[in-house]
Amino acid sequence: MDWSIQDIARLSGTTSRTLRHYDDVGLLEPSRVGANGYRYYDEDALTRLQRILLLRELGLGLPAIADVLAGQTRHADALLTHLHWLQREKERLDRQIGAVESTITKLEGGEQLMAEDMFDGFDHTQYKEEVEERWGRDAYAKSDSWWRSLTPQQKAEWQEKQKSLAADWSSAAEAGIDPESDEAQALAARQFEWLRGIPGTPGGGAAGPTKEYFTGLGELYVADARFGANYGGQHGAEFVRDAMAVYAARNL
Amino acid sequence: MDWSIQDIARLSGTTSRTLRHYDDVGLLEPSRVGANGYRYYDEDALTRLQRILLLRELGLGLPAIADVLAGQTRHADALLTHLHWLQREKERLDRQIGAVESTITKLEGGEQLMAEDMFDGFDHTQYKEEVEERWGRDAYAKSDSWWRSLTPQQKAEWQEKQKSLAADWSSAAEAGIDPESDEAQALAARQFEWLRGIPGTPGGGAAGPTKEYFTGLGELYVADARFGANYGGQHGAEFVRDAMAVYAARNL
DNA sequence: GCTAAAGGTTGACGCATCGTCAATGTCAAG
DNA sequence: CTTGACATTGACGATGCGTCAACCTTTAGC
Repeated sequence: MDWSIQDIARLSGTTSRTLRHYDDVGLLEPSRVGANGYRYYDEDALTRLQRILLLRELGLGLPAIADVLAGQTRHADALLTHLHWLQREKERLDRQIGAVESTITKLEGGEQLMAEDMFDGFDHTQYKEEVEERWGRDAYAKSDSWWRSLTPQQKAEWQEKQKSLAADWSSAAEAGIDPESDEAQALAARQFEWLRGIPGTPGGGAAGPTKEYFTGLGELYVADARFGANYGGQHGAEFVRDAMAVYAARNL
Repeated sequence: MDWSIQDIARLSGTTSRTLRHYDDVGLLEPSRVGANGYRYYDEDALTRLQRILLLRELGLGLPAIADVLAGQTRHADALLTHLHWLQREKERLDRQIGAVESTITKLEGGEQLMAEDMFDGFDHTQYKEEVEERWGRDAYAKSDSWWRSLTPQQKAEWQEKQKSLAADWSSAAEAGIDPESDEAQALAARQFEWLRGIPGTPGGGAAGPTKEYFTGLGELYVADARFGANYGGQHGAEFVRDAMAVYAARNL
């Protein structure tokens, strides 16, 4: 019992081109080749293909996969080597991301960057036209895809956090406390954690916002009334900015 | 005043091959070409080259760099686009790292992985021969490079943390407290934080150890007397393992 | 003026993994 | 016999140079 190249491609979720490539490089040969040159694959070949695709999804290169399947390398060894490689790549990316971020903030004071990203956090769709006009459709689409990937519950939680944070900022500002006080700094810490929730931005991910991003964001609250309004107007925004700057200087 | 291709290569820290490539793709043309075909560069060209190399270090592709230098794209726009690209790449890497880690732990119970990495944390050089024999020179070299990159102060801090942690574990184990108790869990949390300090391992970096890694590590303490000894012997190691397992189940 | 050492030039292959035509043969159904 | 659907073997493309190879020029020393 065997199948044509298309059958196998569909069964395994890959393409016939890929199968021919694997044949070319000797990674997976058809179990039988017709007199007409047609490739036919049996169940063993399908099994082998599935192992190949599994390893490939983990990011292994075809030669490495070939070694593993040939029994020349143990699974764990190959994966371990690969893991370290991935980790070094990630570190490299982290460094590059940091460098790009700081270059951008140096270049533009960070305002544009933050404006774009911060549209995520507030009423997301409200500024659709403006975002598209100012940053291009692509920028809006990217921001949008994150927001829409959230469940309704997650969206509600996100907005709830933002609201309560904004409210606490406002009352702190009205109370006239010192931006350097523990109270204000605790709010800044919450602001920081809140920002970590946005993935795919210089303010998101496990590491949290960068120093430049965080301070620049505070500036934005003052510069743009729409953001500032969330924190109690001009005065509130200035208070938030100062507290954030202190927080950044001390902790980032 | 102009310089030969080698002069410029040395001044800018790149190679003549690269310069000829940039000429080929039209990214940087020499200011003058001799009748013999030799390329000569003036100061303007050098400046342009330096801008190119700057952008390239940030990871931009040559076409993108060309756009920026031609004034067709604003610096910030190009970098912003690039930043998002980097971030998506990083997320992809994160997912792959997670997948590879869990595959390894499934494959080998995670013991080998952890054994390798944990040599970092204890007396690092003590097991050099064993590590090399068991994991190859490469593995040892990688572990070693991290450890040696630390300042003496950092090394001392690291070991101090490990010692105090081990001591606290030992006394907690002797006191016979419950692995689920707050005290034990606080120790597990410290253990977790401590592991975050090793970069380039599944237990290092901002995200901290994975669930599988963390629980598997506990198992290792029991399985390998050399590690267990740090935590008060057999009984202590079992206590640590249990507390870590509870911590992992609850928080990871 | 000769010679060897440096340094320059233009190709062209290699790398990783297929996607994507292009030109063409084969098979099953009507 | 015709018409699709499916198959085959090339071969280019993409990323950014490293690395020969084969072959001139310039420079410095004798």
